[in-house]
Amino acid sequence: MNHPALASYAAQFVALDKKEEQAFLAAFEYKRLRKKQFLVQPDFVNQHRSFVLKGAFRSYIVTETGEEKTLQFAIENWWVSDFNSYLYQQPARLFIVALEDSEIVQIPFNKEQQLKAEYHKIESFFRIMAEKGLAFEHRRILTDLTLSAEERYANFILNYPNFIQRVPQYALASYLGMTPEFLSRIRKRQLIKKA
Amino acid sequence: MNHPALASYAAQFVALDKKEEQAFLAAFEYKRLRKKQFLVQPDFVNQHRSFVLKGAFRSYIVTETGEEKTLQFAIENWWVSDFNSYLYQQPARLFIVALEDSEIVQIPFNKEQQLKAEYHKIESFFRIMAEKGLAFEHRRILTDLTLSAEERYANFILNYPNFIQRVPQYALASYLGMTPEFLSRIRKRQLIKKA
DNA sequence: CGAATTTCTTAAACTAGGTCATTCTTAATC
DNA sequence: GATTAAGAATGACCTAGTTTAAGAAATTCG
Repeated sequence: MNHPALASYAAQFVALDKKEEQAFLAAFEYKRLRKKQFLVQPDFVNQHRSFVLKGAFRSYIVTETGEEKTLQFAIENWWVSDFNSYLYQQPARLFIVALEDSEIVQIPFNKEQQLKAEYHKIESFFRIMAEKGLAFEHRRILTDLTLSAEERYANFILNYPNFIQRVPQYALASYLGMTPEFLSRIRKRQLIKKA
Repeated sequence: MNHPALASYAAQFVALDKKEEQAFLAAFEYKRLRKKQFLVQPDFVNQHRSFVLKGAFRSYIVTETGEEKTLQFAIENWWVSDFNSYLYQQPARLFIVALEDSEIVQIPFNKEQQLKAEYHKIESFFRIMAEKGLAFEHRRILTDLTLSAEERYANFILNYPNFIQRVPQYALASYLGMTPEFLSRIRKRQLIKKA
């Protein structure tokens, strides 16, 4: 029940007093996952919001034709969930899988509702999380609408250099909306440029 | 200072008492815009969050090559803003234009911050808005990653039939991530199918 | 109303990116 | 540490969607 990483993460956004912080941290459960283990699977309701202490995750959907399309990556200090499943407490459509041996803390849906209702500042915290998430996704939609495949890759490297080494290339390709083969071609082009 | 549409909209999500509702509604300023007038323009900070009482809006970015890419449409009971500009109070990158003669109510950034700090339930309201928005954009990213141009169009018609008559086709095309020419071809195909 | 402007349609030529099949490389696993 | 499996690279061919250009409809506005 002591998660300094989460506490200092939250402190960036809201100033909780001792009691509030206590209540907040106590709501989270610690969990380990080994590489390739699933945190969320389709048809099950995503009942927790998870904060990554250590490791990396990928959320993706499997299409009717069997292709995997990546929605999100998460490493230390990021949140992961199938947000539509969590928010509406409906069956998930996504898989969320550990890309490395990982450690998370997760808050159950009901506990989160209680805390938000009881503590104004915890309500603020989750409001801020949602707003930042929304702004982030708006930027993503903008770049997807605006940039070519090659530009989207360059943009990703620029903004998330520390993700590159940790996510498989086929997963990154589908996050960026292209095939792994095409991403491989792009990378080759860029190597040639640099040489 | 009496906006029944906004009041009943908010009541769907939070139960404000008389005082809270008073404070909330009083924070909004009424504004009319004629068709083709701009609500937001690049380089100016988007200083209000706007709720549409009547009419329709489109937010879009203009790329370096001069193409317009549509991020969002908004009709009655929707919110519009350049959310990155509003949230971070940075210069906007988007245009937001009235597609029809319109009426909105808008809350200034600072007023919103005050209200959220003062009233727990108003904080909740904006948290709920952000969460719904985030879930919405996740669904959008999923469909964009997953569906073909034709399927995205069919999906849009299915989910937002009332938008179709009110937004220009070239704007819808760019919202759906395709050229107006291609959208026109898709529509022809679908007419043939029906016949 | 009628001219002017904007939007929509059509069609031919083109290209960014996808598909398929094969080889090479790296990383699990016993 | 050898074996197997999974990921990445490569190349030939293909197609969904773009580009360019021109005409037809629909709106706007004097």
